[in-house]
Amino acid sequence: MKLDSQQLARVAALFRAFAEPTRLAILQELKSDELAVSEIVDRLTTSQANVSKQLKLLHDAGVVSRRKSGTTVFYTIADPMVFELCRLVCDKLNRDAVKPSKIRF
Amino acid sequence: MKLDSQQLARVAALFRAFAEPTRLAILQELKSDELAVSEIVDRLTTSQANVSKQLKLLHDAGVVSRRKSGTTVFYTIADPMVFELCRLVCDKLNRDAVKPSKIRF
DNA sequence: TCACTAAATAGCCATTTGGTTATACTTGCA
DNA sequence: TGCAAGTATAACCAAATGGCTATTTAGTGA
Repeated sequence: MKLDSQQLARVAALFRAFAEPTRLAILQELKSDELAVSEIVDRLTTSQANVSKQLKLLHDAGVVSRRKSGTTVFYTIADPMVFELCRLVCDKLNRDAVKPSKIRF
Repeated sequence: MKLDSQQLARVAALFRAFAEPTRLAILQELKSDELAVSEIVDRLTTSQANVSKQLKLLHDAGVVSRRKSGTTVFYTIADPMVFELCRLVCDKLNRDAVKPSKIRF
């Protein structure tokens, strides 16, 4: 079964959501908790505007969900596949590493 | 367990290898067979130079292996995690799709 | 209505990157 | 040697994108 170019583009787009350190950092913070945008901003070292932008990207990709309460917006990981994906990738990096320094999302 | 920014960068870099349609198309061709560069070029619609470039990228990421025989170079998928990753992503896309049109790598 | 807070968006810039064409490199063979 | 075939690399360009600052939008309460 071969994917056509349009389907490959959709697959690539979903992978791209995970292909930036800042977005991974956001997902890492969301791993344990549902968090407000401002809480994520506090935990990272980038601007509120950038966090909002990356959250929108993750949301458009279906990776996170939003919940609005008053003026604050809470985000959660929308699909547990995120954890499986990151586990697969970390496992591979650990296998490939010369020096054994385990990383795990 | 939290990854520091350097580790997040490595994870992101590996995801990035999968984040482009052309590279996914190459991997899709390699799914069943070991192939020479020229055979991949014949199966896709891009230049030999571009295929070489993307293969180098995939090789640097540890995703494909090379084997040289005379002047021709054969590439294979280096790690079966590729298939698991693509399966997870395709499954999610299928779950999210409004119209049920199953895609599978 | 006004002020305040939280989040999203607009506009901009520097960097990255996928693709191309042209060229170099390497191996096998006449 | 010399030539041809298969890959890889160089140089370049246009498009995409991550990040910033500034501004706008939306909800809350005095």
